[in-house]
Amino acid sequence: MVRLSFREQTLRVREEAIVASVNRLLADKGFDLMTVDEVAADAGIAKASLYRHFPSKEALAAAAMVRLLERTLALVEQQAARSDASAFERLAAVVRWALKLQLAGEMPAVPSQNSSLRTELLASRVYLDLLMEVSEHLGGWIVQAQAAGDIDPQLPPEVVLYTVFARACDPVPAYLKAGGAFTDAQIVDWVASTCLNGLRRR
Amino acid sequence: MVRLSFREQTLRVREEAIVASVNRLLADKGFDLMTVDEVAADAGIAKASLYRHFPSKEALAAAAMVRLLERTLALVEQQAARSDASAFERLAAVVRWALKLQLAGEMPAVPSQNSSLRTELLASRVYLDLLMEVSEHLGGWIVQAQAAGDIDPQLPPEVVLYTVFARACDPVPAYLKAGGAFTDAQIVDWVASTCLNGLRRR
DNA sequence: GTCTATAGCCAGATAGAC
DNA sequence: GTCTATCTGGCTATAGAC
Repeated sequence: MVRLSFREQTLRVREEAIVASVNRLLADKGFDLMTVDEVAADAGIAKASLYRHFPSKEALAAAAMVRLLERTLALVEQQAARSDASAFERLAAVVRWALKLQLAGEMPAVPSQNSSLRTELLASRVYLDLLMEVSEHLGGWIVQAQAAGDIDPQLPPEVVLYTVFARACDPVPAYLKAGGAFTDAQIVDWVASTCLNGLRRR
Repeated sequence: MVRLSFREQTLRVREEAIVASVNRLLADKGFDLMTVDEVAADAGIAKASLYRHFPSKEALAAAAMVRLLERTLALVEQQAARSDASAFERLAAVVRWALKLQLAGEMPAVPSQNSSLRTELLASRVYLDLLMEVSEHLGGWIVQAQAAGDIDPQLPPEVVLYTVFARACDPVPAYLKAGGAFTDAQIVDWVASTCLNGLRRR
């Protein structure tokens, strides 16, 4: 760990605060409806200053996505270190974590259709590396779970991987929460189990 | 069935063509990225003329959603008329139909986050009535399938209903199709079965 | 490095001729 | 009812003072 100068540390702190604001706003309104003015207001700095840190709105969103993947990777590595869990249980833990994050309003939502943002993400080395690393961990668990008979071996691992990823942006938890009839824990249980049971061998 | 004047008929035909364009563009780019200019160009009329038929961009999208629900209701009533199918099989048919529609690029995508569009939809009597009618049919089948032991009776019917609805906007089919490694039929089979098996009693 | 003020642009909506 | 041409507002991004 390299010792940073005071100047660099304050820069880091400020940028982390900005990205946290972006994350919150992305979770709340999504990329298209989030305005840079709002980000600046939420972060408590002027818009021009914001543009000194990040060159574009797309870069802001990309930074939030990188932050999300970093958090995801941290959880994945924590699960990988567990000696008492099966591959299927590790996958289940990741799904449940993502659902909790979403219910807590901390899951940034970026439309896969927006091409300028897509371009920015696909051009980001850090983003792609993190995505690859997370995918490889999950992919390994999927193959193991199939070998163990917990996941249907007939399903291509790709299908399982995308299905797991897709729970992160599933609209069902938000709708159930909006209904107000259930607790967050119930929602996580039901959505996670319907997702995971659908992958099991029959 | 009331006989329409020639004038009214041509109006209907034109508006139906407009809504078909909107449907295609919504499926392709989503609400935010769809521009009214594109709709006008695709429908082959000037933008000002478009605004004679529909008062706003939101109204255009709402019309497309009504059209979708009308198509859905037609399929649901067709399934309701089948005497050879269980409630679970009817539900499965609806899910598979929605997935096929999505893969065919005919499933309009509207963000649930966009508040102006949400307001327009919640203010549309026709939309709400259709949504209610479809939901009641599906809800009835869900309860029947639970009584028959095909769907886990522990799951609130609401959870099952939303889970079924959510498959219509699931990103997984599009990603699998983009990968290019699978046929549409395979994708429909896998996504539908992982969804429906997840609802089964264990 | 942060601010105020503004440029530039684009998309939704409208005016007015025909 | 349809068109061309235009208005309007809001958004991203930047200039320039301090």
